[in-house]
Amino acid sequence: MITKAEKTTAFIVETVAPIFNKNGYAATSISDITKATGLTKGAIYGNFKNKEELAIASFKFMVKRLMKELVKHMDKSDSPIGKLLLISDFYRNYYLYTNKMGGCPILNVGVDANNQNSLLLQKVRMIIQRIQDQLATIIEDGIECGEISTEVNAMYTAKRIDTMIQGAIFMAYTMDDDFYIQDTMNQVDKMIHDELKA
Amino acid sequence: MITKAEKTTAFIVETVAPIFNKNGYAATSISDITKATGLTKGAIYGNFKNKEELAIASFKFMVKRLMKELVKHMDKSDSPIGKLLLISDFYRNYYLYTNKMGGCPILNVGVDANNQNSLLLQKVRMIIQRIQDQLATIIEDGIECGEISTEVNAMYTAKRIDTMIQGAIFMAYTMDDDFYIQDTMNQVDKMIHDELKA
DNA sequence: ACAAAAATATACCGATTGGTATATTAAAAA
DNA sequence: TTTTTAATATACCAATCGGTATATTTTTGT
Repeated sequence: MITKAEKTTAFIVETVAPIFNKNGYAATSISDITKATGLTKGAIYGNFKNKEELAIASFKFMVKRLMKELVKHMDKSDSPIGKLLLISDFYRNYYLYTNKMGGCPILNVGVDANNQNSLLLQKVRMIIQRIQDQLATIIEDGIECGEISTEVNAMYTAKRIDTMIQGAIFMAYTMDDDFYIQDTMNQVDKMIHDELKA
Repeated sequence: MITKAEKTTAFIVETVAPIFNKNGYAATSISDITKATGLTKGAIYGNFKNKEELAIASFKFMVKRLMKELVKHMDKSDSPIGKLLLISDFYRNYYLYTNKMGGCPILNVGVDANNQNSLLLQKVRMIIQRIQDQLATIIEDGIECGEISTEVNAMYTAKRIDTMIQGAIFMAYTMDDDFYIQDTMNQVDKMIHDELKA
């Protein structure tokens, strides 16, 4: 059964997540939260222990939505090379897509939480690790089925692709120019064709 | 003649710059500033109009120091290809070097100021633009003197290198792992040798 | 419909926020 | 050395901060 509080909790998180993502932890106040939700402090603190817990829930919510979308997109192909190309394809719409939710949560929280909020930083690291592990697994699958060269180091390649993507996202947002993402995705595709393919 | 205020202004900036860089604008309070400098509000507001102006001065100070170091390093070679390789070489020590000053100011302020502090954001954009312009100029010099292939698009290549570097810095700091920078610089060097050289 | 329980609103807390007016001290000019 | 000016310290401001105790309302099980 869905209790009232569970619905309220979900409502708060999805309302507040873009605000935390856009403004950062310190620059988001409880009054920002009550204003956006139309609720009072009582409702907020009745459903969350404190500001940090709400920020963590917000981050998790954003990432879950993004990852779900990415996985859905990747499922359009069965082959490892196809999946890799679908990942870069996903990020071609990333700027437009994440702009609505206040930017890239991994970039924003990664920088915001550094030397500041250790719990949030921990969560970001886990997410990045998971993304890279999944990427590496796809590459390993590709090697196993003969699509990708046996010379390729799966984990190194996964980290390289992830690093390029994050760089592109940072540049796109800071310079407000989607070109960085489009060009980087072209580079990633080229890398897949020229360096990965067996 | 150096007035007392000018010395104090310089002292405040160099003391406070790492704090702003590490914690971000919103998470740095005036009391953090008075505590770190040992001065009072009177001294701070006597030398700076407000918090924002001090943050901007701090950012400029950090960037100037970094750029000076980079240029000094680049001057060790006269040839464009040599200079490009010295840039990647500079970033090999970047993590160790910038850790002492609270991280990479371009990354930190770029993310922190987005949708938050328009004046700071403007400054970051100018710096990134300048870096890319200088990079492009070196590449153009290389094309002119026959060191670099005429097929190369200077501005695109400059943006690509800059994007890769920023991605590496983000990953290194968020994951607390210098590997990302070392590996990316190897990739940049490979790119210079394989794709740029005439 | 009613009582018990859960969820939300209200009112308040001390601490801290960025910023300013004024008093005091230190430096520079006479 | 004295006067003038520049620079710093002190005391204060209203507003806001995150958080809590309690009152009120709303939902739930009977």
